[in-house]
Amino acid sequence: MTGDAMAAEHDSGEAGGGHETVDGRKLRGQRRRAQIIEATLEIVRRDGAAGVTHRTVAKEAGITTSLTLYYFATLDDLLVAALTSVTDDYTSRIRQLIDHEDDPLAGLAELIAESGGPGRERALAERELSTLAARRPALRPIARRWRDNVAELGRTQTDDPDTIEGFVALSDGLCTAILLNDREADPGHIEAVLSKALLRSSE
Amino acid sequence: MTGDAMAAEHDSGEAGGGHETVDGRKLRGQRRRAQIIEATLEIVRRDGAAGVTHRTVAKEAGITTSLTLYYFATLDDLLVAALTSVTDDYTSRIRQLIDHEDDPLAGLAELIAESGGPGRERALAERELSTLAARRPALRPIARRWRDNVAELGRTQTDDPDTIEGFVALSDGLCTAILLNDREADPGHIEAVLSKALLRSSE
DNA sequence: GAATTTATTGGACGATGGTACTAATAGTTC
DNA sequence: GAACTATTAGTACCATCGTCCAATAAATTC
Repeated sequence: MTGDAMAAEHDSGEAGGGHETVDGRKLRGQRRRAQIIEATLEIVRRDGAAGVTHRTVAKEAGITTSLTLYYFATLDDLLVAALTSVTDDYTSRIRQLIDHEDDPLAGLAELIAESGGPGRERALAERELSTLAARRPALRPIARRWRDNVAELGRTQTDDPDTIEGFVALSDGLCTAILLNDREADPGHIEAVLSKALLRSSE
Repeated sequence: MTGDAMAAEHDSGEAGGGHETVDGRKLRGQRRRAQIIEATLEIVRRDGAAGVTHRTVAKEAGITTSLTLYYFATLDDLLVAALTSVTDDYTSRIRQLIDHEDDPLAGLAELIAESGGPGRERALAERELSTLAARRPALRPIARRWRDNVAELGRTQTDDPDTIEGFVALSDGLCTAILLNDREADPGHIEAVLSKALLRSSE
């Protein structure tokens, strides 16, 4: 078990092995952090946030329990880090849609539709973590980042604030709807509903 | 502590004491169930679903732990019952809007806006329980009932299926947005956003 | 290559959890 | 009031959890 972890730790080539000792050390630490966060997310995906304990995370990562504690003093820190990570991930994808895509709306629709298929567990994890955020004011800004980015994506289509607000809420709500449905979601249909919501701005 | 529970158990007048012995017994059981569910919800409201244990529920209800186990063999049963109860509650309020209100849309907007104020904890509890449902297919129909009723409310305003779908998702998303915001929600504004979403049907 | 810092380990402690078990207490039926 | 069932109460068992601690290994510095 630990063998796998060590292998994973060492196989990704370390760029340069010269005199950047300090950076090298820091990097290792950062990698461990990332590894632990990833293990945490895997558990959230599989069993939900309730399944996250120091022990389960450690087991998932193939390290000892004390080590997770070494990097994240409390379980809370770990969950916060995980929420932040997953949010960063998602927002960067949306950011990419805004900056590098001809039709960001279609891209968003696809992203949303994924919640019904391959991205289901990830979407569940996000929802769970954002629910966590709803209870802790300190976390809300992080959770809101997703919404802010969706809003910015919406702003490429219209300027009306109310429409934008509705657009974000709609995107979020569609995601929830998909999670509560058993069938897969049709990206085309999602896009249709989304763009319909934007039509109002042209009135 | 148990004294309070006993008092609460006995003070609500028991209608008829004649020969309906069996019914009387059943009724008491039902009342206990309801009491335990209510205690559960109180904990979900206050501390989140993670805070629900046989012991905390029993303490909240002022009864012994074994009793909660007597009525709900497993914690899961308890959470399921709580989810069902809270959903029934909410749907019945929406039902009332549809059947007895001149302006159901305004009523819904008010209901949604409550999530930012006095109904915040209740809304949090609902979200938490519905998140639970997303992970258990068996629970999804229960969680979907709210959506079905909102859809029916929407159907009093338009017939377009896509618009209805968007309307439900929007209602849900607005609720989430309010939960992630720190400020209170303005019912009038919510209603405006909602009715804007319905405008499309008249195109 | 010794000293120092950082990373990692294994194990322990006290607290809490789910659940089972048993005895007592109503309440009902005959 | 005896026999029986439904209900309540107390408690005990075992697993797990968060967290701590002392010791070790590895890396880094001088």
